[in-house]
Amino acid sequence: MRKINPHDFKVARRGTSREINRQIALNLIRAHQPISRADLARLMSVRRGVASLLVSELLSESLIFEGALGEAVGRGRRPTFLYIDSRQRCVVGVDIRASRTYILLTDLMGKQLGVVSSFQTSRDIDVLTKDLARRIKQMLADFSEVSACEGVGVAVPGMVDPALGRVLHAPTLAWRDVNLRDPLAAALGIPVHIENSGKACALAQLWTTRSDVVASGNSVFVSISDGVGTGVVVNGEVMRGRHNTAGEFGHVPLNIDGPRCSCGANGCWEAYVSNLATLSRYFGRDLSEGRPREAEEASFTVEDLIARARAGDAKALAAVNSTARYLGLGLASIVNSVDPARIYIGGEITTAWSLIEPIVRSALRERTLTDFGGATEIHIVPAEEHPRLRGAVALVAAPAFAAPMVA
Amino acid sequence: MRKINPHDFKVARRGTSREINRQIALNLIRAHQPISRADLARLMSVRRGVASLLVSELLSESLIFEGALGEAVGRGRRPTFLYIDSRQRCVVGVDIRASRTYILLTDLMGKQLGVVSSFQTSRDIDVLTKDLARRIKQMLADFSEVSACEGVGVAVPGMVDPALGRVLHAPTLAWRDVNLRDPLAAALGIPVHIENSGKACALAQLWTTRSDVVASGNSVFVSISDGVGTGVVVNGEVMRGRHNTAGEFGHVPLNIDGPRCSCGANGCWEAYVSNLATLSRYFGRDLSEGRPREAEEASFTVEDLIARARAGDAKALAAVNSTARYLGLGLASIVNSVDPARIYIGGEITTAWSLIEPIVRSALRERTLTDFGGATEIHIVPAEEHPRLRGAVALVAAPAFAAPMVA
DNA sequence: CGGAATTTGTCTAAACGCGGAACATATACT
DNA sequence: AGTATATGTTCCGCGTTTAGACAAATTCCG
Repeated sequence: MRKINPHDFKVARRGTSREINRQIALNLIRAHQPISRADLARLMSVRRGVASLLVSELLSESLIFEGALGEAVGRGRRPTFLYIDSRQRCVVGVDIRASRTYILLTDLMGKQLGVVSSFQTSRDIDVLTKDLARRIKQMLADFSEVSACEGVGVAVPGMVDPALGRVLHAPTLAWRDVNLRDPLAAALGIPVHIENSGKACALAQLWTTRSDVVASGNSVFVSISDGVGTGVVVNGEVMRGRHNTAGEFGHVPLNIDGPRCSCGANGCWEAYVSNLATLSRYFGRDLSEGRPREAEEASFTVEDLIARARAGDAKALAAVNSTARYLGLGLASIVNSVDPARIYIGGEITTAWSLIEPIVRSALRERTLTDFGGATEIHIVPAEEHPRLRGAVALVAAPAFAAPMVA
Repeated sequence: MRKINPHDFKVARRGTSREINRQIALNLIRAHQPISRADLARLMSVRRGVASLLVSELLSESLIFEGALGEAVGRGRRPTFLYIDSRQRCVVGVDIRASRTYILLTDLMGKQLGVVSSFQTSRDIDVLTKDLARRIKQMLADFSEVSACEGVGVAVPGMVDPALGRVLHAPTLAWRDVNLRDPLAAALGIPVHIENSGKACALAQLWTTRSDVVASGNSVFVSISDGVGTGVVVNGEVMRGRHNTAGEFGHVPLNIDGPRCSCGANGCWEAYVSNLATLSRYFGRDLSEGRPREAEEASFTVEDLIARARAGDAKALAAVNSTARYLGLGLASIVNSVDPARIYIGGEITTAWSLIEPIVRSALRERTLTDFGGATEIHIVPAEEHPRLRGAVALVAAPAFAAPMVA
């Protein structure tokens, strides 16, 4: 039951019905491909004639294409199968991180086309824009088989206003109110979409999942690395909030008198479960930035820690288990406030999932209000799936499939 | 940008455009009444003919009525003003609380018609249903001028599945999986809608606010009394979650090692800011249920405490200020995760708002990530406005104005 | 091998609603 | 009294869904 905003609404025009049904058809083809016009009509409960007209419109825009004839199940004419046309259309995904920036070329459906390439991130926005433009052009030239690039999606670790194309604040990059989209778009001649990395990851999961329970309910993506990034999906839409800062569960406290967090407050979830927090726990002292580290500490990663924990290092195991417990306790806040159908977790710590799952689960149950809250589905997203890059790609691909704004 | 759920969608039919525009017209009349057909057409950017047809449909269903002719601004024919028809249609709101149950009769727009009546809440669901049915019938009989009662809305302190009409769990009433709706509806012969009280309050604020910044963004209602009830509105819709438990910010922790909460966990926000927590702080010992209290303690309320604080009792002031600080710290979690355009706060503690506002504000700023997050609008809802009862009423009135499900 | 049955995809006519313009009505200004 | 202007109604054109008929393609069966 949604309220119509009397200050910002969309009246239904003559073509609105068509627009709605066109998008439904497109999404059904996407979800069920290969599919015939007749099956599409059955799924939509419309006559075959309507489905045929919708399909011909989609064909003329080459959003879909007609493939080979399918096998008839019983007797009767064989159906012509329809597919989403992801041939020759490509998308570039960019993942800007504090240290390195990653680039990936995919087709419209997010299928990886090349290898992930990366280079060092320049904190100077002009230099970075030039670097990006040059490398993206090169990448597109290398893949001459793809003719048109639909756009570039950029995931940024920080606050982003996608409508304005500006990075409002990215602490790790020391950016404040920077226009990243327009210069890059101008340099490339291709549309550019930017978004906060947590929200982008949530978007990618939303558009790639086939689970209908996730599609109808809420879901949350939690990315745990240097910081904790989160994205929340409510009613099939990424939650933005008034200032594009919704979903920052990383800074919900576990203990307001707890350790100092990078955000300036104390005891944020991030201050307990970030990679640095886990390592600090292992080394027994605060490793936060600015403080001098010993050589061993500087190159030692969470993966190394997990390896030691698996090898039987009791101190390493204790540090990991401690993080696991705090992880579960923080997830409980997400469950109690959002009640998602599924939580996605990404980040280095997830490579230890088989070790930590029971601890996370029991900590989660400890603080959730209901039994089914404690049983909330948790889905690990391995680094190999490149969730941030896929999220960046989804920024470009998703709008073509989105529901039209109505009422 | 919303994703279409390929397993649950609504195809646009021949009448869908009309349905959409009808609801838009109805909402515009509601928001701008009195309004003429010509102005309505201008607001909707459609021709007057279309607006006229929509209006005549609404008139035939007597959702609106034609009032007196307005004054012409310049020259030309005088417009006929249209109004929402809230005459002769009434709604009953019911607020079930642990100790007492309150009933209110309003018109369709939520205007109070009678006085708020109340009686002791029976924990026996059958007895309570009978009590409610009898008193509601009596109340309707007393107001013979209203002919038709559109429905009864019931706000319940606990988990509710509105679709099934069941109370899944209400700890303070010791109810578990109870069907409250159907027996009451059967006894009254009127449709009954039930909902969690926090969500109902959020709904009421959504439907009564005229602020367009609230209408377009998220908003949160926080009700602080024995417990902390919350309701979250995202994109003009109350956030439900997978199991109807979304929005329970009362059990997000301030300190996981903090005081025991009624939910079984430690250090929930509720355990810091509920009335009992505030009083416990004043008396210097835990007053949670089950423990014996002294006579003075048992009858002493938060209002009394606030009165003493205002009168200069330093100990009372310290207790109130302490609650204020925790209140602000907890609100920060809401701001960081939901980024609402406005937060509504109800409950006894708000009678001290002039005292505590600076403390709440500074605590909020302490933990919010951005300056504008710390400046989030806070709106006090006084008890005289009966937010829970208005929420119950909104359950009945809102569906008639809601956007049609499309795509 | 040929006709019946069945399925797919296209086409046509009807129903319905928006888009645009003309028309009647009502009021104020000159 | 006549003109200008605004409101509300009516009529027709056009796009879209709805319903049904029809051609094409394929299998089944006599």
